[in-house]
Amino acid sequence: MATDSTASGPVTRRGASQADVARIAGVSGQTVSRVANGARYVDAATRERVLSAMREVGYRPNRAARALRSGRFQSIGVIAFELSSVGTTHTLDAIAAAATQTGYAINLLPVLDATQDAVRAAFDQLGEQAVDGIIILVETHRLDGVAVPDGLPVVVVDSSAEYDYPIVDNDQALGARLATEHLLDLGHETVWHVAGPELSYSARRRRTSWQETLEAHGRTVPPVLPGDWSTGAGYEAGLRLADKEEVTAVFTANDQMALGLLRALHERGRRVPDDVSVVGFDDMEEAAYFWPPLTTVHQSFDEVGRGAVDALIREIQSGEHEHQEALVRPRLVVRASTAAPRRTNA
Amino acid sequence: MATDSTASGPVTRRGASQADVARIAGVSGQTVSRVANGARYVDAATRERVLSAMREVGYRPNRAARALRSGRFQSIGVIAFELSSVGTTHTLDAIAAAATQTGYAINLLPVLDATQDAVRAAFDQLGEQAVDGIIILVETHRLDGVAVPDGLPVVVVDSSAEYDYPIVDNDQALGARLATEHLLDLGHETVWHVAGPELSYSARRRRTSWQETLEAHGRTVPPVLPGDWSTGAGYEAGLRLADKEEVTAVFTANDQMALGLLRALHERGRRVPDDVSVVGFDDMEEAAYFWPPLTTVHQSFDEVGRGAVDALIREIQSGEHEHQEALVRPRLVVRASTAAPRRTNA
DNA sequence: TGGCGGCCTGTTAACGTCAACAGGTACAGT
DNA sequence: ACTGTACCTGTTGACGTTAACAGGCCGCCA
Repeated sequence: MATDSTASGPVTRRGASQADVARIAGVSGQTVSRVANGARYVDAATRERVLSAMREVGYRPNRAARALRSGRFQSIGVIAFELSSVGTTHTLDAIAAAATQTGYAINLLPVLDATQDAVRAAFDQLGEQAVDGIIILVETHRLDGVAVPDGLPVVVVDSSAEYDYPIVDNDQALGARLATEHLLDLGHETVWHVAGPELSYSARRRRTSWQETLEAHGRTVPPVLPGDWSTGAGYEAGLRLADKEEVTAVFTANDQMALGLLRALHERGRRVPDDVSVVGFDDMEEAAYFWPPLTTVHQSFDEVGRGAVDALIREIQSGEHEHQEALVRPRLVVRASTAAPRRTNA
Repeated sequence: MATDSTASGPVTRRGASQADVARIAGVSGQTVSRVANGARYVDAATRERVLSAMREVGYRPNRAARALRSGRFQSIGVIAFELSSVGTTHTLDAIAAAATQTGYAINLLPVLDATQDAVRAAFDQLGEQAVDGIIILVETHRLDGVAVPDGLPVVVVDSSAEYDYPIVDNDQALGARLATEHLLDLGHETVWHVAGPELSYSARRRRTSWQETLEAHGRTVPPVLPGDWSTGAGYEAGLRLADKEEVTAVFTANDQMALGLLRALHERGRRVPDDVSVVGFDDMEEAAYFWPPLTTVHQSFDEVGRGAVDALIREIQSGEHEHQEALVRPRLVVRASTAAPRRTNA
């Protein structure tokens, strides 16, 4: 009687423990540990005996015990928001692959919604998580006023230089310049821009770079059309641009908005690229099959993901807090949505 | 000298331990534990003292120790392949949200490529992972001949009934029927189909259901066009269909192929929906902004993800091995890519 | 011969937590 | 006054692993 808890005691062990292996192989637990960790100074015959004992009972080291003893978890946490966005998805994929290959596990910590509280909640979780370091896949403007547990190595994937952490990202400025110059080189007078959200650093960098490129070439800078990455925003912007005869070239801050823009232009009977040229940003899989196939800036999310993991592991292993910025160079992919402007009034 | 290992001893403790809190609050560790776990029978004053000590040192229970002691990790593993595909991404997102809300952490176990070996490698990892259960987000046909560690609760997200695990998925058959009947109801003589990969159960179910629906209505079943989910495959199929005058309605096994198909039709000058109606499957964000906006089958990946987590946690907590199948009902979203056929020769 | 260094193995203790048990105290019911 | 019960707290030991240490053996060199 007086059993006031239903869950009692350690749950049935799933596998065999080090001690089981040791017993079968006739060695001490320490020797099993040495074999498991590839330490030097284990007799070849002994090692064989231990290995075969391991196979016999299907031994798997218990990660929890290992972590408890050694203080390292062989695991990295990824804080992410909006998993389903193009960039996040691809970067996460690359992070997961790189981490796995390096022997690290991935702990996914989703930020449930865009509020400060949700971000804070995710970070609070963190203290409790069994991770050796964190990769932040959240746009850093959402991090204002949120404290990362100190002592935990952190790498940020975003274009902000405001935080004192290593940063890995695509070179947004270069990408936007490539896009803009491509359109100018084709002979367009100027280039219109459908921007990403105000607060996003990536969006801001693309926009700033677009503007600077125009100015560097001595062109007029048309008013910016606001957007929020969504296809719908691109569509709205497209409706507004479709009526302006003078618009011959548009650079959208991502491919999804380009898709929406294309639809609006089709609807209004503006032909692409005959009447209007369009350049996107991201090079999502579908971009090559838009109508028409989209000229866009290819981002190597793969490289960014791998770079973030590398930087983080370096930090974990060295214990040093390095603040460097690694930018991956994007490249322009020219498809069928861009062409020289028609010489109607020249 | 003779220091052959750089990493020595437990790494600097990140936070305070139960013992630290106990010392400050002037109680035993056990009492701290009781407060941390909300056990009954703790004096209100004592609890306050402990709580304030916790706050003071920023105490966070050590997950590793807890797991070691209790045998549960409060963590679920997600085995996934091709994170960047529409379905996987959304389902993972929902899984992560649901798990987090239930207090479980997510361990992401990527399958690096499509080979048997890679799948096996991911599963081998598993024995070593600190998880209480697994959700398999990999199409089950890739699992042939791969053994899941026994004793570990598993839930599969796929439409196969071949495995003896609980299954949660969208009702593929219903979705395909809705799509096909919609086109027949509009007055089309029959419906062509661009299928997903041969081996995929989801693809097979959609295809079978499409065929059965046609037969149930006494229509001829045109030859299936092979596909592999990719936009490119849809484009190829589109090129082949564009020349056939008799093709007035096409159902593609996913939205991405529909996008490729649309492009091919545009290229060949076939108007949508005037000449050809198109229905997709998935309802990805962009579908509403295809040109024309795509009629498609909406899948509730959210519900599937949440369902999978619920089922898994039930299994973890009960210890029972239940084999039930939970199908989520999709619904047809009618947009502008479908219309009644032109009555050219009627 | 003694001593030294490389190799191999075992013993011990500790990481942080919590279940089980062993007391306590206080109060109600008999 | 005695028993029973609800409430509160502390002690002990164990989960599985590995760092640190201790000790043994062997061969080589002086």
